[in-house]
Amino acid sequence: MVSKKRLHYGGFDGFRSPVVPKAPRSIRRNSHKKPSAGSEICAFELLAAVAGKLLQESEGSASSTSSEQKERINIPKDNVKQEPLEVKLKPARLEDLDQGCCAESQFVPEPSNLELKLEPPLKDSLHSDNDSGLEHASIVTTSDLFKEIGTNVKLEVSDSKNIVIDTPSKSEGGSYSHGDLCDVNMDATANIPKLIEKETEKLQETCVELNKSYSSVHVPFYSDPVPSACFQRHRDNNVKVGIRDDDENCFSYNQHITKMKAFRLQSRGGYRRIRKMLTSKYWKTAPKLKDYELSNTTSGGGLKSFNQYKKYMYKRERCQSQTESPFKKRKLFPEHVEETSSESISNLPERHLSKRVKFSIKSFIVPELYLEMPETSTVGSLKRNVMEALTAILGGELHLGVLVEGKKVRDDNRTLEETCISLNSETFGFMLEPSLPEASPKQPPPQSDNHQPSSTSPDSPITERVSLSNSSESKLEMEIEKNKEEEIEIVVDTKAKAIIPITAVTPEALSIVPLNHNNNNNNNNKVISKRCEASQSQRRTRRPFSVCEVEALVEAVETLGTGRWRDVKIRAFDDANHRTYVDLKDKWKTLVHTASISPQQRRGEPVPQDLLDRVLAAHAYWSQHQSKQNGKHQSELIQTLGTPVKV
DNA sequence: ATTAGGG
DNA sequence: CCCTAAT
Repeated sequence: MVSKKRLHYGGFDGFRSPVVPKAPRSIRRNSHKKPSAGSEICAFELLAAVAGKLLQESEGSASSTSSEQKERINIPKDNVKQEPLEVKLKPARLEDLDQGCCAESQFVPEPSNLELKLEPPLKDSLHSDNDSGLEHASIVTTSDLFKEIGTNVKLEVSDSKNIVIDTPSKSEGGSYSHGDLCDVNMDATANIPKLIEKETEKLQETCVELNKSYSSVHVPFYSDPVPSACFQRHRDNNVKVGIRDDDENCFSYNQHITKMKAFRLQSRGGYRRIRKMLTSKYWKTAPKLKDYELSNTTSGGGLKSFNQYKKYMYKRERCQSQTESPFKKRKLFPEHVEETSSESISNLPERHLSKRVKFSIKSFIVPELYLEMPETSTVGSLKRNVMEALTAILGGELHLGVLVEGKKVRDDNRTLEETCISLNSETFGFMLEPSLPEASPKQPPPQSDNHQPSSTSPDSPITERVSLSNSSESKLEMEIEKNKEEEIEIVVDTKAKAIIPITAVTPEALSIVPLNHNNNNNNNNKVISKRCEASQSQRRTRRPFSVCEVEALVEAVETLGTGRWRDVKIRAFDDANHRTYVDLKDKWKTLVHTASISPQQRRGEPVPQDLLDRVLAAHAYWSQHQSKQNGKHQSELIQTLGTPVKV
């Protein structure tokens, strides 16, 4: 059976994209949607300004004799020498996490477990004064930054395992709300972008709230015996704040707030995979902050309002979700599925129910922070710098990643259901990212982070490393809790002629190709059931091509040739976001192979022989005619292949 | 970002 | 499907 569509060879009806000769990519590229870029710098300028402001204010209050002076640091400031003191804050090596299961442990944390705690300042009582030591040091830093928003922040150092930042809750001073920082309610079929958008908004609000009123951020410290072998020596006594880059095992000195390793937001499982993510070069895409001396900031830009920043973040997030497809947004919301469905689907089961998944995120982990400062720096300055780093991070270029089984879910188009973010999903979590989510974490280089046991910084004898550590338990202190409870809603669509079970039909499935004959959409359930397994690995969920898709592909290739997969994609799969041009190319390859083998050897859903014949014909034709060239081929091809159009 | 191929 | 070299 041959579709009437074959009448349209060379025609342009039915397709959004005309057949155009292949043009240089540089030209074609401009004709298509392009993600707007280049806004990262802005955010970091803002961060820099904020951090600078914070520091400035802190310095001011520290050196002044103001009555509200709360710093009780015994270390004379005059004594500050040039020796940099490296302070490394890190929850735990992923190796350790891995090794937690397998006994072999080459990493032995230093006993110097410390806790930096930021908490609401006690209004009346003074804190302990033995600030000179790191143990049980309790220092209150009050920066105008926080005063502006009505919050004093205390940073407390003790010998516990964690660094905790507490700020007074809105009304009840002193305590913080720890249960529902980020509550969102999502439909099970909602897409990842939607989830991310929601979570990000919540998170950003939370970040703002940190400086405003309530929230708590636990920053697990961790002791790292790794000598700074590749840590460059530096002379100035400026405090360096940065984030370790495990890829290079080096600290970026020129970028005080360079890279945020990762915010670990994860439940118990999947450490190995997390590690994979954390160590990937993905992090190298973190925005740079150059030539910005946090410790010498004059704060030219001043302090922009957090609301402004929040707005910016929203905007930014929105932009990202729109870089894909203008239609995507619509498909994100199950409530709107019927819009699409009425267009393309009319013969589907009659139920429209969706499970809803509730999320409750308690808090997030800041996996590691790197600080470097002179040995003689005051504890107060340490606190300030930690605060700076945290402020910068929390207010920074944050993006939310969704983790399932420790693996980042890359395909934003997948529904929660497909991703196994559903009822019993314990292994699902979030992670904060410093950079664009688009930057796909590829194969992470082997963790070259061999914890060199001793010989601390051979090239920098004057540098002493101070390690702050946390226990393995507390690493996960800020895990995400997803409400077990779920509610199941049944949404019945009465408008659409066809009522669609959106739990079974993915947005992608709705948007694929003309869905005329061959009701071969009944494999959706099977597909979905498999998606969960696949989502646990980075590998994309396998989605076999339906016959409809195959036909669309064949038709497109017949007209466009085999060297223009991007055009094929645009022409026939523009709305199928899960089909990349690489996928189409691969599928064609398999089709050609399938067509050349005996039917007995074929597997999967059988492709109609006529389609396979067309595949062979088109393949032969285009391999002979070197595809490319231009569009004059279609008619030629039709003649070559004959015109098996049936009326 | 695309293309082309190997795995 | 993934990964990558080459454009």
